[in-house]
Amino acid sequence: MDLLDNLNPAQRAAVGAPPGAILVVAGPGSGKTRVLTHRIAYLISAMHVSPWHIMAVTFTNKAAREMEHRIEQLLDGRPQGLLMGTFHAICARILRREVDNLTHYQRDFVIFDTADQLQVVKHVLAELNIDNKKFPPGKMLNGISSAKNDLISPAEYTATNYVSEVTRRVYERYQLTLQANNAMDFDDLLMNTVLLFDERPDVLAKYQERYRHILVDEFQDTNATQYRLLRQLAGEQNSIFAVGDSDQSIYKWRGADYRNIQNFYRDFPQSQTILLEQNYRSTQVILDAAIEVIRRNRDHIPKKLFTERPGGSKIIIREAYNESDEAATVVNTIESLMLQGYNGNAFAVMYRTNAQSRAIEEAFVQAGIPYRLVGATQFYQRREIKDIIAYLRLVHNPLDAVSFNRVINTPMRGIGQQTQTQFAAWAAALELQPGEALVRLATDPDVQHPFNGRAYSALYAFGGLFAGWLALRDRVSVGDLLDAILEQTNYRAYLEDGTEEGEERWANVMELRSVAEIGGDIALSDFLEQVALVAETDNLDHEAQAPTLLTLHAAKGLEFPIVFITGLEEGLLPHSRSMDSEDELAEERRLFYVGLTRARDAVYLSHAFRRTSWGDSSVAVPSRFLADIPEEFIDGQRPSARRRESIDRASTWDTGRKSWNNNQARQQTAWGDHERRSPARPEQARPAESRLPEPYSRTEEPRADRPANPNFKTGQKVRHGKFGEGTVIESKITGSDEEVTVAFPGIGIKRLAASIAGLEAVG
DNA sequence: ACCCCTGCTGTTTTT
DNA sequence: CAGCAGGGGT
Repeated sequence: MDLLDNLNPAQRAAVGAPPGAILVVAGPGSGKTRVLTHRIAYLISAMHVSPWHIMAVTFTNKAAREMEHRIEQLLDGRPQGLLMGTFHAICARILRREVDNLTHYQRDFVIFDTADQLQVVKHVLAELNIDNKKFPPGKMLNGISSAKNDLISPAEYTATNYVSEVTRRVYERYQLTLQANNAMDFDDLLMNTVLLFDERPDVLAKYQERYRHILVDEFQDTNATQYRLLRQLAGEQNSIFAVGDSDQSIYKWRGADYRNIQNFYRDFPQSQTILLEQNYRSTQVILDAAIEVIRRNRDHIPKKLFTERPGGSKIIIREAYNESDEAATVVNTIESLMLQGYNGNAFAVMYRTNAQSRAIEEAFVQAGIPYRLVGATQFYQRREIKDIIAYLRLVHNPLDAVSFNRVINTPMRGIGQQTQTQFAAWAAALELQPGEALVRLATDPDVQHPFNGRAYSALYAFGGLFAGWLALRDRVSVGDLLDAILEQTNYRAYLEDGTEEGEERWANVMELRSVAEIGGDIALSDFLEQVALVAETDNLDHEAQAPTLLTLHAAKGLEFPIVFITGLEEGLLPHSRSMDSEDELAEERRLFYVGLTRARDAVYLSHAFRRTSWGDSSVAVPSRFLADIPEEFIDGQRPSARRRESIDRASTWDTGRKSWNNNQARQQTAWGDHERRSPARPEQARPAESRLPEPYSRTEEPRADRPANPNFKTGQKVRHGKFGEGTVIESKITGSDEEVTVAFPGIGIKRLAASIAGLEAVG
């Protein structure tokens, strides 16, 4: 077995290390996924550990799938019994199995997402008579979440001021409400697992016995609860293999604490540390620039990162006039690099906040280049999708009052606010959750109730439907259950109001249905769990030939030949909310570091002279992080030197360049073509950077004629070379091209430019 | 019971 | 410039 052959000495030391506590400090691009997968394969094939005894925790579901796939290749087959997934997914599975040992939960508990949590908090605030203006639900939720991340129960929560005293009360009630709903939020999945293990050493022993080898990816982003869980599972006997890099810790706001790396030394004194310092990804220039940035952080521990890719093109920094100019410049540059032969998927455009994606998207649409957007309006957050999931969840778990409230009068069936309030009071008097009470009303002829003719018949009718679905639940597939619900609620008629938006919404529902269908015989509980725990980055496939737009956070763990980081301005990166604390500032710098180190060949940094944030536009100051990059790694002038010039030019810029609809945007500058050009066709753009490495093979597709009317219609079935068959959700003419939004079952919603995507109609 | 209008608010990152 | 809560009108 030559599992150790293709590794460098440090990697080999990690992969072949004897069992025990091992901490791998892995710099960016140092092959940590390689080390993890080889370690698992090595355990199985060389050390004869049964896959059954291995648990591997990853940061995203996608990382888990990828690793599983690579291990399969290494071992020539799928290891049976290997547990791999995110902390959340693994905990959900454990809790599902141990549900009989949980004090406050019963089988079929559901997972509440952020929107559901907000509903609960609002409800609690109302119950407690707390002004939701003075105590915004979101803030309360943050307080609750950080308590849970630190494993602090409501009883242990100590209030130091009035706000935290209110938080404590809300937390207490919130937790009781979740339990009454038989629901857990994301944090509960972790916390309840830890609490279960604390209370039930026998249960913990079972898992310790089973999972003798624990591997953790992205260890620097574990929070206190997760770390505690790892320690519990590791116990005195088991092996723990943690891989992380404190310089890439960017989830402090979510409770992550990279000091867990120090805790690891403390709690596992026998541990062995292995440093992975060779970078296989970036050029020397990029790596050096990144090191210069990160070493400015006070608590940064210097590493000796090196690469065998000397030189490389310098980092290009450009100032744009405003965000649309910036976006157009990015897109222009991508366009000319594509003409040089780069594939679309070589590019990533990164930004600090999701809101920034909009200007960039518009520039892509304008240029007729398809792109992939990570995050933003998530499919599962759409109203209609949440409605349908609420129906399914309520049928799965009739105790779920949040879902109940969502569907009780959706579509409208004459159960108004008045009736709902009355109903809630009645259910409370019976000590039933609303779903239970409704079933009682519809099935128990002797039950006492206060409802009169009109309200009663509406409630009775809906209760009848609901009872029917409950009876159906265990007998039919998720898809069939969904169909029954859709049909009996007339949901389609409710959505289709004749507008395009209505059509789109129905198409989304059909897309959800196809997700259920693809799962085959998937159980309702598994379906709901899957839907609750998916992350947007999970669906990122590198096959699509399009640039990727994503936040710096979402970029973690990924790599691209060419990386654009936009909005390098004070207040954005570093973000304004982080500027008055050194800790948070350090995290912003790490975020920038993560972005830089995603790049293989080239980095483009940009900032705007003016930026429009909600409402009006104001002059932006270039980010302090730009000054961290030494002159020798930069192509062009540093922002401070160009400051004067840009102010001089502001008066020229300020005329007639604001509109997106005229063709101005496409005539604006690309990088490497620094001065403004007179109107020219984009094809004439000069190559952005002549020192770029060898381009990839050219795969330019001929563009179709610009359509005057859409060739595609909502609801139409189409086929795409990479994504397969899908349903058109929307199609519209934008500027020079037709923009088609298509739902591909199992892949997701893609927005495509018809001329480039090569869509064909099916059927 | 439902619709529409207004005026207010709050805007980081996500499993 | 959202998205939403609350109020007033139908």
